[in-house]
This record gives sequence, structure tokens and C-alpha cells, in this order.
Amino acid sequence: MTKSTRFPVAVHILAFLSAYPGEYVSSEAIAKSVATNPVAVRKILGMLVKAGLVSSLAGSKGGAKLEVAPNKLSLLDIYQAVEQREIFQMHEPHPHCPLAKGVTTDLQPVFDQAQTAMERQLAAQSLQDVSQKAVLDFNQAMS
Amino acid sequence: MTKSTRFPVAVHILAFLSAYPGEYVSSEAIAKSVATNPVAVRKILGMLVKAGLVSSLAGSKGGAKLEVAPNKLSLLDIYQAVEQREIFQMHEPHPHCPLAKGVTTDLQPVFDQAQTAMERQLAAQSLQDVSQKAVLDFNQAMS
DNA sequence: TCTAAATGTATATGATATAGTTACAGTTAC
DNA sequence: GTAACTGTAACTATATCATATACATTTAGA
Repeated sequence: MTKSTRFPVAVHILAFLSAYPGEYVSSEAIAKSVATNPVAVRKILGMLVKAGLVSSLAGSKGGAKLEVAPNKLSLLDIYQAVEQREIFQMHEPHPHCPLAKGVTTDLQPVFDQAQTAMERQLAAQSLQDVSQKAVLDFNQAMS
Repeated sequence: MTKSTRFPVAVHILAFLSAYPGEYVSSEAIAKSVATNPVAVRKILGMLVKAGLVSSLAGSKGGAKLEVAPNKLSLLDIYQAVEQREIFQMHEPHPHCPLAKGVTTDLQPVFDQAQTAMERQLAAQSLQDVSQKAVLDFNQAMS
């Protein structure tokens, strides 16, 4: 499969929104920074709205607005909003082979632990941690 | 994309080989336990041979043989032998947007840390840890 | 030396995920 | 009423994966 870039794009989108606190920003403005299509941005924004991280408004002067403080929003929250799948996917071995049964049974908890360890790292970082400097640079460039 | 199951299949294959220490096992025998095609097994075996975990022999009475003791073989060794790609893939934002530049720069080390945390969990488990019980059950069923 | 049983590899097919695009109905500010 | 938005459907292109067939090559053993 082509690997998904939804997670970094979602972080980028939220960082962009955090540069305009309290304002509604259009998907077209975001799309320019992300270098993609406004529709692609709206698709991801839709997931972020569903997760409660963002609100949106249709119509003129509408757009998307960040609903959570950047320092209260962990990268894990963002990851889980846009990526549902687990890192590891078990295969489906022969249903009656005792070796197959034993291996998959013992392997699954290791997969879970590895995924949890990964998620703990994401949980330890906030949106602000990865956006603060970027937003400062951005505001300076825009002024 | 369809998600790869190469990693669990590789563990399964190696566990199967560990049930026949010192013997050459055919891809067809392995394929039955994994419930897939012998060619699929040989493809993965090829990666394991390249990584030095397994040796193979063509011809009659040929097959694959485990080259590392199961308690000396970590799940990370296996993972890296068959899965090259990183968990997270960065997008390619607008090259001149300072916000885009800042976000990707600060996000990459977080990706690396998360991947490392995941890999540490895999490194802590050996093939034997996930295969020992399975092999015992298997040998008992076969006797 | 012949045969049977293997590997290794090329190739093709189908399924699925993703990204990008166009199109358009609905919503809202002014 | 109009212009500027969102949300969503539909289509295309691309990439990865799993499965399968086919076949040249290698090897053990009769």
C-alpha cells in the first residue's frame, strides 16, 4: 500500500490553525502550506472535527478553528483521530495447526506492547511542542 | 494499502524451523502451517537468508534451516529482516512555507523516538519466547 | 545417468489503501 | 442575492500486498 501521511498532515493542519487562534481558517489557505488539495485537507479536517479537536463552519468567512489548547493536545490524540489501524497485523494461519495457534497466541501481546510503547512516546508530546517554533517563524515571516 | 503480514509470517516460519533443529524443511511443509503458498514462503525465506537468520539448500532433500539459536534471535532482528519501512511517513509540504518547515523539522525526531520505543519492545523478546510453548504443543501433537 | 524433489525468480492478477482531482449541493456573511 | 465557504460523492492513478502459475536450476539418491 502507499503509506499514509495523514498523521503528519493532521499535525501540520493543527499547527496552522494554532497560528490563527480563535479564527476560522479556510481549507484552501491550509492546503497551500501543506501543498495539497483543499478537498484532501477537508477530509482530514472532518476526522479532526469528529474527534472534537476542531470545529468548522460552512459558508462565507467559514472554515476550521482549533478547539483545544495546543499545550493540552497530545500527538497521540491526533494520531488516533486520523489513523485507526494497528502497526502490526497478524496473519491467518492454518486453524488446526498447534504450532500456528501457539505462535499467534504468544505474538499478539508482544504486538500490543510494542504499539503501546510507541503510543506512549506520542502521548508525551503536545502539539505545542512541535508547533511553537514553527508558528513563531511563520508569524515573523508574515509580518 | 493492504497491510503487510510479513513480520508475523516470518516469526511463524522461524518457529516452524525451530521445531526441526538442524534439518532442512521444505517451503511446502511450512506453507501448510502458515496457510499460504510455497512461493510466498520462499520469498520471505529469501529475506531471512539474506539477513543470515536462515540457510537454504536447493534440490532434493533441500529446504531451509535455522542458523541462529532461538533464544539468541530477537523479534527485532526478524522485523528488520522483512520490514524495511518506517512506521511513520512524513508528507512533503510547501518548500518555502516557514510553518511547514518548522513543523516537519520538529516532528521527525518524535517519529524517530516512537519508532525506537516500539523497536525496544521487539528487541526484548526472543523467538524462543514466542515459540517455545508452540513447539512443545506441536511436537506432542505430532507424536 | 536419470529422476524426483527442491529452490529461486519472473510474471500476472486481484484486492485494498492512499492521494489527488472535479463536481456539486448546501450553508452563511454581507 | 451573491460570493465564499464546507461536506461529500465519484473518478483516476499509483503503490503494496497476497496469491498463483510457470520454469530454469540444483541436488540426492537409485
